[in-house]
Amino acid sequence: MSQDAGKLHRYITRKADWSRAKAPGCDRCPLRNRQGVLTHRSESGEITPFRSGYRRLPAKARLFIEGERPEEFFVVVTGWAHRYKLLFDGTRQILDFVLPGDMVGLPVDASARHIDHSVATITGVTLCAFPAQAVLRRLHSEAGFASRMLWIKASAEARAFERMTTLGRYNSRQRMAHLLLESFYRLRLCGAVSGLTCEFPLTQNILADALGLSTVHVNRILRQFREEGLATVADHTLTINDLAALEKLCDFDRSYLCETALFCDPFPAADSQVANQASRT
Amino acid sequence: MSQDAGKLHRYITRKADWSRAKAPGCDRCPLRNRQGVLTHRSESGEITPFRSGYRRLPAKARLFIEGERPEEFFVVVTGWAHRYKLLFDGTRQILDFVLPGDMVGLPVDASARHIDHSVATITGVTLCAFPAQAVLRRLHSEAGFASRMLWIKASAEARAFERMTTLGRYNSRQRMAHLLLESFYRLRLCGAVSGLTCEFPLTQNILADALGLSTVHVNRILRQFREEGLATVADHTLTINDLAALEKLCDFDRSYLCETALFCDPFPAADSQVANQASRT
DNA sequence: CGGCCTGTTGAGCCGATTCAACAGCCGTGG
DNA sequence: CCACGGCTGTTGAATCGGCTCAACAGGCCG
Repeated sequence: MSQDAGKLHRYITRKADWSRAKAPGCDRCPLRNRQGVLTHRSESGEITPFRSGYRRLPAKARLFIEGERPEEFFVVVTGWAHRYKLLFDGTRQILDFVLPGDMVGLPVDASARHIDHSVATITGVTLCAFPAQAVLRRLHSEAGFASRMLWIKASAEARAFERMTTLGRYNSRQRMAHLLLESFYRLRLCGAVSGLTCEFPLTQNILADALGLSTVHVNRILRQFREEGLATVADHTLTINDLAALEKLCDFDRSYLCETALFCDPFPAADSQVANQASRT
Repeated sequence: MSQDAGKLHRYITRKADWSRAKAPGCDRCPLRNRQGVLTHRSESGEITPFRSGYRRLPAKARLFIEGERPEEFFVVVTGWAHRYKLLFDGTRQILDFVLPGDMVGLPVDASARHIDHSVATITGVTLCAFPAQAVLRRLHSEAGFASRMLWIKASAEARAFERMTTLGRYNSRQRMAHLLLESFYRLRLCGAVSGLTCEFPLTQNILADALGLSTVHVNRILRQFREEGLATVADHTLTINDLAALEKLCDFDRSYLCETALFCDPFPAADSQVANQASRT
């Protein structure tokens, strides 16, 4: 909606210049060896790359604004982004973090074709782009493609339910523990974790807006965690100091993260395996 | 998971007896004339009803428990249910309310085939049942079916994002206003609203668990709303007394509810219309 | 009849907020 | 080049929204 464009997106400080970058072949995609990846092979027999190329965005740049009708659909190849909503008083609620392998730009419904939340980068980001119309068309013509997207959505919904639960019923320490663990395990699926340490570009302000807390309180909780030897967030790095204690604190069960799905095209053979696995039952 | 079965589902007081009921033909389905309904026609040419029949459940009966692998997939025809998670300390977070036309029982992922949350009835419920395996199989063979399910999931995700936002950033009055309005507009799509009044079977305890509040506080807010002439919840009935004021209170924008989708089979002709509309771009 | 669920109201408390001040860092512009 | 403003992180003090505990009334069901 156009009125949303008037909303103050104070967190976006850079212009999106959408610089184009040369994309490697899908067989050399950095995401290819990622655990949990589901790949896509065209059922209609095309070999021509479906994608329209790579895009590069700087940190704190706009990807989509709530109500927009995206022209392109993206898979994040490197970097962090976040989905969020801005309220009328300017506060922000972060809905989800977008990590390598996640997709952005699928509309809420096929006819209106707008998205219901905004997306902006946190770090610099490399994207694999696909024409939105071709994606929509393929959704309605290829069952394997549509059902894979369905499972991706279902796993995103599971994450949303988990977050809703922590927002509604957990205290601030439990919420923080849950978010740190979720991020850590998701990054591990990306192969971006070494031991119990990983890159962690989230500021305390961002953490606060994801957890429904104030920045000041996030600061105090992180200090507590540091002093108690639970976890350390400093210098854009997260270190889990006591995994068992953190998991116990928030009753963490990572089974809801089992499925991470990636959309990548074309990959011969992978598709039929997935289909077989599903219908074998 | 089996350990979840041990969790105390204190809110379930009735045994599920799953009494079977005679189902009318889909052409006489009470949901048929509902606004926003998307219907399903088999692409493989079968005319035999896909569904396995009607089921009836009493109030406060279990539908699914977190971790279970459903044998059947349901569309609610009449009555209210709720999706929820139980925490280790026995508290409950309600994730969503299930109204006529909504579906339950789709697993989080195709291979594990378990669902990530529990579902229980609130009122007595009539369900239209489908064999789970047939649904999964059809998802992987019919693009129209899979993509329709995708849009249903996408609209459910939009509702989840909206709820996350209110849980994270709204105060108790705004959350209550938002939930009342969302329920009201969803019921209106079901045709279950007359004027500014509708059936509303949610107890204060249920409202509290949906909004992340205490029952005591819900009581006080409802009293405030009554005294201020905003809305009245009493005798299982919701009356919106001042729609504009309520919407202003929580900055309500119902555009995220535009899409309500129903799965019903077989309905000749309806399917191709949907497909055309989508690919017309 | 008694027990349980639902709704209701009061009193006191605590977790998290708001407001405020300050230090370090970085990019920008004079 | 340095000065400045803005962002990030940090800490203290005061406030308040919503919670817990507690008590009680009405209705329904066994």
